[in-house]
Amino acid sequence: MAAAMQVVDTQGAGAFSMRALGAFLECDPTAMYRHFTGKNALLDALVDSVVRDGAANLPETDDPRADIRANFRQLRRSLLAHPTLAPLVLRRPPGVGAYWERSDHAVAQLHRAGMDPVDAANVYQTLLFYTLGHTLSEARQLARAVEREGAGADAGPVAAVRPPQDRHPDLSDIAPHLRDDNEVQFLAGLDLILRDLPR
Amino acid sequence: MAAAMQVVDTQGAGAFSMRALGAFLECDPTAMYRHFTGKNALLDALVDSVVRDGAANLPETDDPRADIRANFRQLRRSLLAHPTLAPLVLRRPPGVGAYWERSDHAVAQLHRAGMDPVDAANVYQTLLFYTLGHTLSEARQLARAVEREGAGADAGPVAAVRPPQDRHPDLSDIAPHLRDDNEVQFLAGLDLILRDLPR
DNA sequence: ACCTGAACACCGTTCAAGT
DNA sequence: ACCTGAACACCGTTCAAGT
Repeated sequence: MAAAMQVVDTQGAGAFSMRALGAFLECDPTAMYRHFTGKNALLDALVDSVVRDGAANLPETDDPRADIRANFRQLRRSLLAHPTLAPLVLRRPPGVGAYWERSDHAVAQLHRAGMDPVDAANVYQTLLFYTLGHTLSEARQLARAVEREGAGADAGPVAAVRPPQDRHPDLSDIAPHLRDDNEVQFLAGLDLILRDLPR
Repeated sequence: MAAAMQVVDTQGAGAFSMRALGAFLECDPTAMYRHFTGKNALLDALVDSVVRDGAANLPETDDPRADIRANFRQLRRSLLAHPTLAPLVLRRPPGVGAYWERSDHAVAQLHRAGMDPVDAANVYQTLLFYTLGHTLSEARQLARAVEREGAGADAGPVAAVRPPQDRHPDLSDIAPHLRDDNEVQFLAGLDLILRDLPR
């Protein structure tokens, strides 16, 4: 439901309630129970629509590595478009819903690139969980801005993951190499995992 | 607070409330506000204690790769020990709390193994986010068992991530290579990321 | 067929009052 | 100093009643 997504994006998923949605739609809070079995089903539908978003038209070029990068980059983008909702992807078991539509594409590309099935399975699951971990961590930072200041808070660029310089000398050594740009940082991790992809 | 952790582990984090904790401690639900500023602070303290758990005595052998594996494997184990609480690690910004104590160790080991700072930064953040993504996905499955059947439900081994065989032929090709054992699957991903670690 | 609204059993948090 | 308990402003969900 588009209205529910609008409430989630403007108020934050934490403030989303049947009563808030009822007020937004100017109807009784219990009217939604005719269309969804409850709040959980509604949230599941929202999460599914986010994961499915953009999965239909993933690129199929003659560069498998670029296609795979585009696939997970787009998953990241879809999740970050709704930062307060993003962590709720973990509510759904991974074999359910729109999840697999996306990964089907990635695995096909790994095959096309000449990777054998055992490596493909390993690379695929590593890419997926890396993308989830990275994106959900980033989403929480964006979500805090939304929940503090309401819709579309201009929180500026989100700070990259940074150690406290004072406490951890080893981490501080590498701190300059933790990129400020989360997108660049994210892609660097993808490339690390895809390092051995045959060309 | 140990009592709060006990309530979370037996009832599930979803059923945890100030009132439930008050009932468990046989005191008024509002008494806790003398010790914690609110429910959020209490949950943050619980999450911190989980992330910190076991971080103090990580191994320091002459095999850096094994030490790094042990580090993230132990983080996974600590999170899975409290499956319903695990997803709440995303509540905290990553530069806060016990998070870094663990990673300090990993980065020191990457240095010791002769890795240059740029690669170390990249490998380190990839390992961390992969571990979070993998472990939080797995934790949710365990959590569903706890929340259905109460404490220590013997849900059997958690099913590995599996595509629906009927819908996705490419994924089905590799399905036999998605290991049943989540621990083995997890370690395979770590090794993929650590592939280029100098020996 | 669909919506309403009272009702039930819950929440987190505050605050005046007790000891 | 610490706990209590009433109170406030919320929840999700059910169900008899309306149209």
